[in-house]
Amino acid sequence: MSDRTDELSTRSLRALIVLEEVVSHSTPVTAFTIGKKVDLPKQTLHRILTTLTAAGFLQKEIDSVSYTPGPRLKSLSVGILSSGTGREVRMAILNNLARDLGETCNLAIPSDDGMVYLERVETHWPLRVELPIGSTVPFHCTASGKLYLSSLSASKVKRMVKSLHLAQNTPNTKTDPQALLDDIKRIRVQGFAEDDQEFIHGMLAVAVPVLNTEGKMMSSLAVHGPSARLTMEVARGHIDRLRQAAADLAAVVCDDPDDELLD
Amino acid sequence: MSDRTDELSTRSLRALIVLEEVVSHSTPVTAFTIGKKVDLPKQTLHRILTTLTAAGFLQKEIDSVSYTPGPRLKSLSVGILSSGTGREVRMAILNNLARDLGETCNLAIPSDDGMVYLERVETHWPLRVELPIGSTVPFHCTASGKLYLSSLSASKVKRMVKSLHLAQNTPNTKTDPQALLDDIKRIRVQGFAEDDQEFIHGMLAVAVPVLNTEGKMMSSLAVHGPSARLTMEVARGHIDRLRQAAADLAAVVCDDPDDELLD
DNA sequence: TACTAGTGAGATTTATCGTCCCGTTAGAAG
DNA sequence: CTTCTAACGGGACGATAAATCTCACTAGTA
Repeated sequence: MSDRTDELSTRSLRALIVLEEVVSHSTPVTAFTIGKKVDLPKQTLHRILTTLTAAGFLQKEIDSVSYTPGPRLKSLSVGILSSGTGREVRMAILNNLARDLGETCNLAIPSDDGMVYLERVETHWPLRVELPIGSTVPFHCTASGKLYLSSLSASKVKRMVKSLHLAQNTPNTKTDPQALLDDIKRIRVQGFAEDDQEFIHGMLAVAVPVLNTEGKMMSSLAVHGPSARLTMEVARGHIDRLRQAAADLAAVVCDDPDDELLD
Repeated sequence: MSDRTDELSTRSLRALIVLEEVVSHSTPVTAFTIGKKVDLPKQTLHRILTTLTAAGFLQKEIDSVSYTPGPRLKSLSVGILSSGTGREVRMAILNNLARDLGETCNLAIPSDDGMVYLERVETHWPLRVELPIGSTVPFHCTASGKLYLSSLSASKVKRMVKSLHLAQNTPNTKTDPQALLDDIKRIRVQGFAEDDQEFIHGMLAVAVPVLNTEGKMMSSLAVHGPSARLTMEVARGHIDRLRQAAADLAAVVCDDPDDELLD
């Protein structure tokens, strides 16, 4: 294995190392913080940061001194996760799950305007909801969205709920901020989210988080179906199976693929 | 924006460009395929590929000629997608603000050359100004820029104004240093900045500061619109709402990521 | 045999490192 | 409260060393 210092002396890799360092913090980082970790001359580090920022791989934060992943890095990572060998494995897990549960399953990640579907496996039922990959659904009235909200800090979730437009999609939609907050609090405690016809009339869903090794939520895994054949009680019964699939997904994504051969 | 060839001449970015190219294909790619897209000498490309492979960012496929994302790149992308940086929260606040005010709102931070747009929410009006995220606008003739100038110390402001090139963008642009200084002084007193068609003829704006916990200005939050439907008087009426959103933004940015549970 | 993909060795270009300097900030003394 | 000093973070300039480009070669294949 190459040493860390070895890699730092390879020019082509420095930008990558810096990116890794930025990404490894889940909060915006300052140049100084990175400098404490990567042992590069500060000028070099600073130039790399500005270069990466100018190219759109990084983005200056609102305080104008710290950095976060930029749009280009995000699209890159989406490309990584949706390409290559990992995708088949993920799809296999999802397919397996959907076959077991007999309903549509999906994997969603947060974006600016709502949750966006990353993967999706349809059932063969004639009656199903058409929300293709790439669709964006609201935060406040979907299982995935509420699950994401529940992963935020208390102050953030409060501001978020205050700022969201709580459109009344169905009679069940929670348009009262306090009711939504209560729901989110419950979700945080129980570890999964429910959507009982809050987004689309006649459709209900449950969602569980996919957690990375540090326990942060990477994405949400959900199953949904029409109320005609799926009751909330049955859906809750799927939670364990969902959690298992979520753990599988987390393992697949986080693991080094070259860990050990087949037993 | 930097050109593609521009980026290729920047050494630090070449590895990133190559990675982007590799992941843009959803199947394993050979060196030759990449070479057709990125216009690098074969030797250079090959060295970059082997370096990236040795470092674990890429890995060779079974056929030993094509490449796929390696374990390190995967964990990087996981980190990016799971780092909920709170950008969603910021966007929600901005969206909410823009919806309330009915005009385009933006968040800008100072840089060396001017104010750079960090976030931006457009209205659905057909008539609007096109200034995408990442655009840089001058200090001396924009609400955000003048607001930033007003946050500096007196000596700095003087030096800054002296060294700025006060280009006359419109008839309203203040090109006299003393007039600009007077304006800045007024801004400092009243706590918000106005731009009455000083940057673009027919566009006016008001901006308020986003302050951190120490009271220092981190960024500026502004609303702008065409004079055809937005008068300065109406814009001034938006100040309170802007201040409220600015407070929300400040709170979101400054709060600790460590969760305290919902009360 | 000819053609394509990958490889090796020097001259050159380029980024980088060390040093210095400036602006800012924290602390203390007046 | 002001002002001084010291220390720190952050930016500019020449020597250096790395990476790159050109050219020519090898190997595999049709």
